[in-house]
Amino acid sequence: MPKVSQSYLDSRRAQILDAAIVRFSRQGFHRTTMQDIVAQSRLSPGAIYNYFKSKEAIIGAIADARLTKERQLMTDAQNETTAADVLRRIRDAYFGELKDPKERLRRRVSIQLWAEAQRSPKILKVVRRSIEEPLKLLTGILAGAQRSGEISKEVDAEATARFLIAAFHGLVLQVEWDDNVTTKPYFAVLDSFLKSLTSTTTRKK
Amino acid sequence: MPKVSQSYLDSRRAQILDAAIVRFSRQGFHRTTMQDIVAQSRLSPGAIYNYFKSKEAIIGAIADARLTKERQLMTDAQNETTAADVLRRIRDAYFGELKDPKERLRRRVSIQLWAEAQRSPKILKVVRRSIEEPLKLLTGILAGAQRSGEISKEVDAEATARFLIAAFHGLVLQVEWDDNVTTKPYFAVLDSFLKSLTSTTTRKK
Amino acid sequence: MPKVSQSYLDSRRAQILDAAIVRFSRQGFHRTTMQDIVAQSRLSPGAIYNYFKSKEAIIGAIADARLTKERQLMTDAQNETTAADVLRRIRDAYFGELKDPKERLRRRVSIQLWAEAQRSPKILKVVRRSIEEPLKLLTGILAGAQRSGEISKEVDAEATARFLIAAFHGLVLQVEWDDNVTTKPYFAVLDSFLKSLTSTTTRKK
Amino acid sequence: MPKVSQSYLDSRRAQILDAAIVRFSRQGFHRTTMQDIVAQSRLSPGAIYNYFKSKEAIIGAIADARLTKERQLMTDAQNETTAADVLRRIRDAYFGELKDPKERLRRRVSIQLWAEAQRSPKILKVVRRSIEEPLKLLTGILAGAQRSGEISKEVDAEATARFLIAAFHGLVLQVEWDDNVTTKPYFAVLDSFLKSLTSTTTRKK
DNA sequence: AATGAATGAGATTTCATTCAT
DNA sequence: CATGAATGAAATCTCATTCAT
Repeated sequence: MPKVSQSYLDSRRAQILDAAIVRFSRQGFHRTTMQDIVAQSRLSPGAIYNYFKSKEAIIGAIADARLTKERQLMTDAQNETTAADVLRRIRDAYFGELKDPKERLRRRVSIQLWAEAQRSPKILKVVRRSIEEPLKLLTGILAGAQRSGEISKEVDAEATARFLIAAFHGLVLQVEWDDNVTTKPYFAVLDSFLKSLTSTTTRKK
Repeated sequence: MPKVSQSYLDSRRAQILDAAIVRFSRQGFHRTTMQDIVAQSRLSPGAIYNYFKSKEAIIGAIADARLTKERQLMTDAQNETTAADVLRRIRDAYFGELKDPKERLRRRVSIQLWAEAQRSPKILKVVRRSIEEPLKLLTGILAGAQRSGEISKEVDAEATARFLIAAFHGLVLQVEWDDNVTTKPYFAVLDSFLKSLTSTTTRKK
Repeated sequence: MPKVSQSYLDSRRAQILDAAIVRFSRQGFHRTTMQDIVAQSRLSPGAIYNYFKSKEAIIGAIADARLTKERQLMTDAQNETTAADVLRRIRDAYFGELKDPKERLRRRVSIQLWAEAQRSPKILKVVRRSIEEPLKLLTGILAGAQRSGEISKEVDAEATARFLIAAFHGLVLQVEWDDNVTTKPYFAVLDSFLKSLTSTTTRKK
Repeated sequence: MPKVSQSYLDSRRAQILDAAIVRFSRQGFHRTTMQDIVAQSRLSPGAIYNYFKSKEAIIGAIADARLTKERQLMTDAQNETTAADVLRRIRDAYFGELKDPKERLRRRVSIQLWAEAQRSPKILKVVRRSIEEPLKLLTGILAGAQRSGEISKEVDAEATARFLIAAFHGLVLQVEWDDNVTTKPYFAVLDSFLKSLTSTTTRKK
């Protein structure tokens, strides 16, 4: 095949990444062989290596794609007006997708990435960004809400943001481990936590 | 065939597990070769296979040890009298250790286990228990506190317990990714969340 | 299907061979990939396969070109009148070029060909000819010189011819391995060897 | 198999190198696969990699062994008293072996090494030494012979040594390419060349 | 004639595990 | 019980070559 369009190349690339996500989510990075990805993508080994220089690079590309997607999510959320709306929007964006099958696959791969970050500086960097950027955004939102009086000035904005993100990451694990876990009740707890941040409730004295 | 004491056997076993944890935490399960464990433990391949029938079995034993340890922690915590004390005790047990170097290694391995659970039913079982048991305990404590009036009846005990555990798991990740993350502020947020559960504050109306 | 001039085709062919020589001399035949030749020649894989049916064929064509060139050299030398002049002419033709950068590349490729001859009958044939033809020529010259009394009758013309060629091939290696090797002193030794062939000096008794 | 003797290890190592030489001499370095060496040595891939960390390392070890052997040859030759005897001894050592089948294999591999030196600095270093050391020795012998009056003071000792080595390397090629080439006549030419170096014959005036 | 993405056999190397000593 | 050399299946990646455009 001669010179082809960029969109053709892009779709091939996506084809490989999709295949890799399917297998990675099932078998993990290291139990997934390149042959598995070859079979899943219905391409040849050589074709795959035209797009990614190594298996590691495929993992890296998946990590990058996650980060890009989450960034978009964050950017979208910022269009909301009140802090409460922004928070709700982010919450829905993340939580809402937890049941989407394709998203489930990606979440599974994310957990793999958390593990992989321990031995790959490249992945660690991406994983770090994927927390630092939302953290900064959330902290900013909370700080803004404090300035506008929506939530108590006594709240530690950054620690609270960390807490929210942690609660989300932890939920990802629970959903992963137990199909019966539903988000609704969890959701309510989160809401009441957020409500507790309002000016009167959290005042220390 | 020499006959040696049980304590000798136990110490050899521990020696292997310690070596494995060191390497697993550094390189991950799959990048750690049996030779790495051999070198780290200063034993021979044959010796290791006398104690564990496979690499998988070593990983399993580490997972089991984690579970056992956390069970002990839970049991200990239950000796406290008030729900608040129990919660504080659990919180301290978990959080307090996050800075201990040896515990850090184990936490890193735990993250690996989360990933590994995706492809190993055996590990999945252990990982599930490691959440179900604390979940049951915490739920029980919260429910008890509701009965005694310590916290609001409107609180969903199980969802709240899940939330607490999720927040902890998420913190493990954050500490892992960023050395500068300290537990104290996080700790305060958790405290205020717990406080918000008391009868007056969370009452819906 | 476009029809182009023969000179266009020839120049493309030469472009490929030049590119191949550059890479082969640097990386050896087997470490040079067709992609390397593609990159060096600024053509495409398909284009190259229009001119040569395989990588092996490119190597073969290079070997052929060497042989053709050396034949020309030999033919040219034969125009000289005395045996001494013919020898001097051959000597200069070979030695003189040892410092020419492009010729250096070709010499390097020649050494590769010596190795390649061991496993390729095709190359072996070319390499053999590249020694048999000069050998025959030199032997003839020496025999002629014996008949004309220029050199001693006791000299074994063929063995001496072999010796001269061997000394040349060996010098190619030395120049290749050590940039500081100069031809002048070597040259003098060769001269005195040739002089020793004259009637009086080599007479056995 | 547990701890074994050093001689056992040495013989395994030799077994691998012997197998490699057989295949390398037949197929060349790059057409010889590790599987070929595995089959020839009747060992397993893993076993071979216990002794050599890569195919490259096997090639390197063969080069090293050649160098060591030639050093020994040189050292042995130096025990002779007169320069003529030393030269004769070296000549016989090298030439005499050209017909030995095992030595033939090694010579073939040497030619491969000449080619390989072009892309492997490691091999280049060994190949360089394999010429520098004999060169130094021969130059010394010739210089000594000049001091003792055995050969003419006008001779350029180093250039002559180079010439002798070149003539030998070139002969290796010729023997390789043509089974009918015998050393005896070549030998005689060499002798007469050496004789021509004696005081009277080469004196310029 | 040229392009260059795709092919897929095959190469090197790894590594969990075994078992003779 | 310990040793450590050996095993060999399997993994990643390469690269000469093809062929649709």
